[in-house]
Amino acid sequence: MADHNRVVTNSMDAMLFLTDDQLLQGIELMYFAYKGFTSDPDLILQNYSYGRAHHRAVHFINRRKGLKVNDLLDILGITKQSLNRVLRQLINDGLVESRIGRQDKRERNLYLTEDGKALECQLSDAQRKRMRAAYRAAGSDAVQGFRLVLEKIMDVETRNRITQDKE
Amino acid sequence: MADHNRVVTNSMDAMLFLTDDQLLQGIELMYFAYKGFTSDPDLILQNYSYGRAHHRAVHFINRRKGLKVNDLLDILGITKQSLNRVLRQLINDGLVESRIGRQDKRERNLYLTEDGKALECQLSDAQRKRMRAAYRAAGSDAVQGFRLVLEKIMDVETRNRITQDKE
DNA sequence: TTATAAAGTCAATAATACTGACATATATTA
DNA sequence: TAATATATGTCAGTATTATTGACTTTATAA
Repeated sequence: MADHNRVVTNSMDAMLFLTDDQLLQGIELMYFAYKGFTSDPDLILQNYSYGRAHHRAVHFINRRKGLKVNDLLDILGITKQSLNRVLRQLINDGLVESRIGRQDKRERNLYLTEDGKALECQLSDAQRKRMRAAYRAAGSDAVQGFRLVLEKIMDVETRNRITQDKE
Repeated sequence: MADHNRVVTNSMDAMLFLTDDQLLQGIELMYFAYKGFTSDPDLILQNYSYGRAHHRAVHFINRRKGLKVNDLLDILGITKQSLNRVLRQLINDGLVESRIGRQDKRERNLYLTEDGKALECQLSDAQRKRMRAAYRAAGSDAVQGFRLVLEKIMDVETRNRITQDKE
């Protein structure tokens, strides 16, 4: 049974033309695409003396309104101290609001202010514009494949957390 | 004419279900997938006190054997001073060899040494393993779409440089 | 009441990038 | 040949993002 599976797997390799060289091409594609993917927001962030870390915080606070600090730490996979610097700036600059939890008063729920929403819009407009153009140029079948492969590249724990959140 | 194009564009949006929310989902997918994509090599690099910058240099020196320092700078899109720190380490540690150009003696052609090849193998084995598993799980149609969308996400100049290199 | 948990802070350090200034060797051009 | 341009390398200073470790405050739970 195990042997039979292995044979099937190997023949799938042949079907997919998974040569090492083609895998390396895919790896380079990921590298260059990610570079383009971040380039538009990066330019905008410079005007505010913010970096990519601020963008990520703003993005996820917008997407999961009222999320707790610990939730954000889990999503970003960084330390409390790293996030604190960024979050403190965003709160001091009036882009993020930190509200005391209603049930558990130790917790802080994070929200974007109007100014925060404005920055988020500006950043995600730029990024969505690129994605929309790419999707259009590639077509809907390609987009489906794109999303499927990206999901499989993620860590399983990450995938479970993300897909679970959507339900 | 301009108005007509706009109408066509909007109907394509509808066909592809390009709501802002779905575009944001794609953006998050890119973020989480890239994080997984880099995680395996990152773990290995820690054992050598190297970082992602070393990986990138080793990767491209392996893929474009004998490339010039300026070529590598163009590919990575960083400054000479940034690359120098990394390259100097790799050369001092005996992983990269810098040979004087045969035609133009100002140029340096970069090659991996045996030790450099060994590290490159270790790093790319880990990364290929993840990509291979993702490709298998998603299927060959999905892989085609994945590659197509990634190409469209890249900067046009980058795409031209990459595809031109393959011919 | 004691222990645990969530959040926030200070200090020191590391990796990766930047700008600016400058040096050396080699090619090219006037 | 002399002046200029190019490819590479280096030094110094700075910024962003991350780390580890130690500690505080406040609030919940045992």
